[in-house]
Amino acid sequence: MSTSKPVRLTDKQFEQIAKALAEPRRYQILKKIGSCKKEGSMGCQAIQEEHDISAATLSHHIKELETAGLVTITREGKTMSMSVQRDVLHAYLEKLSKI
Amino acid sequence: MSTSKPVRLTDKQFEQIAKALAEPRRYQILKKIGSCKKEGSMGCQAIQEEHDISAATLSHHIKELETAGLVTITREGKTMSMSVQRDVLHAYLEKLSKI
DNA sequence: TAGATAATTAGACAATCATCGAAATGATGC
DNA sequence: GCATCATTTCGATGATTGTCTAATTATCTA
Repeated sequence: MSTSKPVRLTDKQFEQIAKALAEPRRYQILKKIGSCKKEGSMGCQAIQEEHDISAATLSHHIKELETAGLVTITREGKTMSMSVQRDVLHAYLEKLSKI
Repeated sequence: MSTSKPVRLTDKQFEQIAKALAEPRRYQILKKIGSCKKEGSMGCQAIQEEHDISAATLSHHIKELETAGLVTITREGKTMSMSVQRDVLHAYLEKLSKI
């Protein structure tokens, strides 16, 4: 489970991650995704109901998290399931801790 | 030397730090400040010369880093010296790693 | 096939923000 | 006092971005 293979972040990805985390709502969404243990049970609705947000905005945020590599999305039929890429997050934290 | 007393970040400060780090130039500036071992030897000019940036913009970025609590500034006469608040940075990383 | 549900895309708008030049502040030295 | 140097503040501008509604795509089910 999550064999910690070394993740290399490009400068571009590093920046994308930082920007993704800088938006409070995106951070909350990421936390929500991360808190959901059962993979596959996490759709957009569950998030949308908690935050007062439109589906379009939510979709936009999720795409940013995906583009940054912080989450992966698997689409099955009508619903999608997301999971946090902790390898990527930790690579980001690792780089920041070097300061 | 930096007795690691526990740093508590408010939600507001957490957000300020995230935003401060999301700007590539600010990250570079922070790294530059952190790389300068000799306290007091680090003025704005040194940074301004490396980055192609106006004094006004640099001043703005530094203020954001200071507001976020990532750096402290001591002004002595004509020049200023800055140092990275690693306690704060690490508190931020710690919180992020909980995801 | 038609209707309902889930998510994305397109387009537009408002707010935020990085940036600069110019003026102001403050400290040093002549 | 006056000139110079370091930094900040002011005001403006252009770019980015978070947000929405409306329309679209895709999937499931009756």
